[in-house]
Amino acid sequence: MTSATNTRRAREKVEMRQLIVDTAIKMYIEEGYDKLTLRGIAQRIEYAAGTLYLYFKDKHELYHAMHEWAFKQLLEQMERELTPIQNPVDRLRAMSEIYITFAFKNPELYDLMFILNEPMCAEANMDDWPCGQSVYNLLVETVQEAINKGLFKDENAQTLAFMFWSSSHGMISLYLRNRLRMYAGEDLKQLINYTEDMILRYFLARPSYVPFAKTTVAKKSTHLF
Amino acid sequence: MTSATNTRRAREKVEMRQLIVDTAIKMYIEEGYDKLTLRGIAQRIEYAAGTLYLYFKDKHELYHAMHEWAFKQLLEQMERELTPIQNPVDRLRAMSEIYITFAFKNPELYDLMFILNEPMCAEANMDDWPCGQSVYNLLVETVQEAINKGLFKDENAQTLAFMFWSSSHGMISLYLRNRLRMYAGEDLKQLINYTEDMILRYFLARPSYVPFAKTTVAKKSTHLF
DNA sequence: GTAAATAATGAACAATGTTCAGTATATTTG
DNA sequence: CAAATATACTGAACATTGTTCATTATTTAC
Repeated sequence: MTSATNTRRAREKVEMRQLIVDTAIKMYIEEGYDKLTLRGIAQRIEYAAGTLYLYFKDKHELYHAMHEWAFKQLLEQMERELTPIQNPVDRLRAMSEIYITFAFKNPELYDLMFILNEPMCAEANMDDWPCGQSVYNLLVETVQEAINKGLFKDENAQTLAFMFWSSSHGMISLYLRNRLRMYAGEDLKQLINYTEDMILRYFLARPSYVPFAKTTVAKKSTHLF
Repeated sequence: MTSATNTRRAREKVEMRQLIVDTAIKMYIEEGYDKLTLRGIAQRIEYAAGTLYLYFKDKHELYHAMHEWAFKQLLEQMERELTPIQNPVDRLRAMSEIYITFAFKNPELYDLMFILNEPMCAEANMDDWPCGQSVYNLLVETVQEAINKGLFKDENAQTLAFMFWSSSHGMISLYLRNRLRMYAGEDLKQLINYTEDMILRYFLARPSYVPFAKTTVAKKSTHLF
């Protein structure tokens, strides 16, 4: 076998894999989780369903690839929009805003990245999401920079990153999974942004940064749920 | 038809429903989400699979009943353990501790209550989980009491409740869905408890209450993921 | 041009949720 | 008690799903 053919074959394999992932993502967003079937994907790209198994071990592996694809989108957007921002606290706030907006604009992708079990099924997959890692590293590094510059109280960067991330995620995921019906009247995105600010402000060495308007829940509202 | 038979029939219907839910919960905990099948449940109670449809419209409705059952457990535990605690801030901290411990001890039930889509599928089901509502009310009332007694900064009770709840949920659900592998070395339950304290302390009128030991992430640990 | 290697097929399998005509059981009625 | 009626339950069937694999088509190498 010629080496030239080999490299072409490898490239074609990658392209075909990408075609499958792209198609799967498209259908996943359009039709939703329940309607995403291997037969459907195969039909859309005019292949037999069995062919997908030449490129993915099983449906979980496809989900894992979609998962990585989604993280790539978020990572690229963050790198694009965050690089110009010098002040680490401002950058942190912008990260938070991007994260939250991304979740509200792409709820299915957010689900894929942070909630669904499928992409994390195989033990091997659990520790292999480089783009996700990069996003996380971006967060930790920004926090670390803020600490180094004395803008935050001296805390451990990873611990702080954990708090920022998980608080955002908690609000978003409860909302996406329909557990916040009692806040139906609220502008939840606003409330989430406000909460994020509050947590961020808590860690500031001097409470200077107050970028977001506060959202209040109407005090008279009695019938929750 | 006699009225006496009617009431017995109604009772038997409820009992049968309960038997199905109990069995489903048992199998769900033992075998996990993926392995919970209607045929499996039916076989275990020695009925035909179709019989389940005489008691539940579909599998989603069964999930919704299981969901409510799980909330009943949490609610009962909370009512049992919280009633004796007078100080609303102490009670709030205890609530948080119960919530977190419950999640770590019953990860499948937590999933059912706060993450799975199934119990929330029908529009009607979304606003119908009384035990869940009671747990939520317990939280809001406790926060309100703390505010009334001047123990918290003056904030809206529902907004505060939202923050406490969602921050806990964020940490727990990221962990349960395998998104925190980079914190593998950490005692996550401890870290979650610490974070909860931090948030609670933030809202205290005077920072008096410091019940939990702080967990720090080893600063040298470099390879996240 | 033929043989070997690779890619793709499509039929088949087992398992799932769900439906429904038919059967058994329980209850009421005459 | 016996017939008629209402209720409870069955079990076979259906459509879909992920997955496998022997077979076929296509591409590459000699």
